[in-house]
Amino acid sequence: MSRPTARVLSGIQPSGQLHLGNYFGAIAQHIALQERYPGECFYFIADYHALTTVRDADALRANVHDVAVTYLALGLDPEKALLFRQSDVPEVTELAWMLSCVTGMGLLERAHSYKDKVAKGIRPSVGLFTYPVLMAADILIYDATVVPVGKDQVQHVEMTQDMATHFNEAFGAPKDAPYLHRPEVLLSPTPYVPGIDGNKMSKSYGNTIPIFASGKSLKKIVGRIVTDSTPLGEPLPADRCNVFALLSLFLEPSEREEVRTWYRTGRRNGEPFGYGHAKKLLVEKIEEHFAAARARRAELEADPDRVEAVLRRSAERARQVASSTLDRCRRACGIR
RNA sequence: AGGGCGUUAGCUCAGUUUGGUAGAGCAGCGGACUCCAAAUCCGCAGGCCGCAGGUUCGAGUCCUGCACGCCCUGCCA
Repeated sequence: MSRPTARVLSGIQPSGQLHLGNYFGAIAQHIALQERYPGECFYFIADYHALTTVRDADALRANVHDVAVTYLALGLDPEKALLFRQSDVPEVTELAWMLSCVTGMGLLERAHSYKDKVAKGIRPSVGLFTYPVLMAADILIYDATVVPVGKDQVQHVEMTQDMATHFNEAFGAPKDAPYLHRPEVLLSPTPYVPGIDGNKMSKSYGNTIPIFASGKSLKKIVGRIVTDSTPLGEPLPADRCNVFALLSLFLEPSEREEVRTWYRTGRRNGEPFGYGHAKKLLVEKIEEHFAAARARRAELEADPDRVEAVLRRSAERARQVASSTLDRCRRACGIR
């Protein structure tokens, strides 16, 4: 069996309200890729993975639904990309077990994200420790060739490559017909998205700007973005400004240079230009950028069955691919 | 597996000796100030006191069981 067709695979954690960091770091990429690999983008909502942290059944269900709504509102086209619940393809857990049996403890003990969490004082469950195995199963079960990830996830994809090879070698796959195919990393061009406190925007820092924040609540959040204490009318350091960094994400290069000029001179059209004005502009840009998506989101919220139907239809196709891979692996190791 | 210690607000902990209206700091939220923030000031909110029984007029506090965590010892290899 030759290398399968190009196929993109990525997962999204349903661990809370999606924010601008998620959008620019992953979601926008995912949606763009559906044009480059139409029909071959597999995106799953990682509810099994979420169990490593979430302890609230209703919240998990709500978050999964919210991720689906958000993706569809932002332009995910179910004709070009699959969007399904990880747990709707339970075959993946069986493959994860098989992989765990060909994976050394040392490989997992070396995982950065695991070590970081333990160092931060998180008490690890077995599930947290074996997280990369489930992730490998997620990728390998769909014969994915392209895995778009940020820098922090590269190691996990490399571990996936290792596990694929270990499995193939352990069960004597012919060189030209591996049971599992080594995926490639597609390093996403992740721009730096600062949170309102200046650290990287992340749910765990509590410094996020939700994608669909708007009106008064958005003004409040943007208002709280940390700035330095440059007095009004004096030059502002654009390159060290969180507001400018966020603003840049929404601006064309030419617009960005214009704003940079306002920062450099501390003036706009002869009037003093300060952080307050920059924040007002940011609010406008955010509202404008997501206006259409916000409207679609409202429609989808009113029609949960439609969202559910997309998830189910996607899962059906994903499951076909998954059972075929699983069947191959079962035979390979003697389970069938 | 046995023993010791621990479990109280989002976080760090006090309150257990002597049973009597659950507290502090930090974080959070609101307001003042500021072009906006920060800092500062004012204010607010925050809790099945791990779970389940028991004693008592009354249990965060005493007794029993259980769960989870850390440490020591043992067992297995």
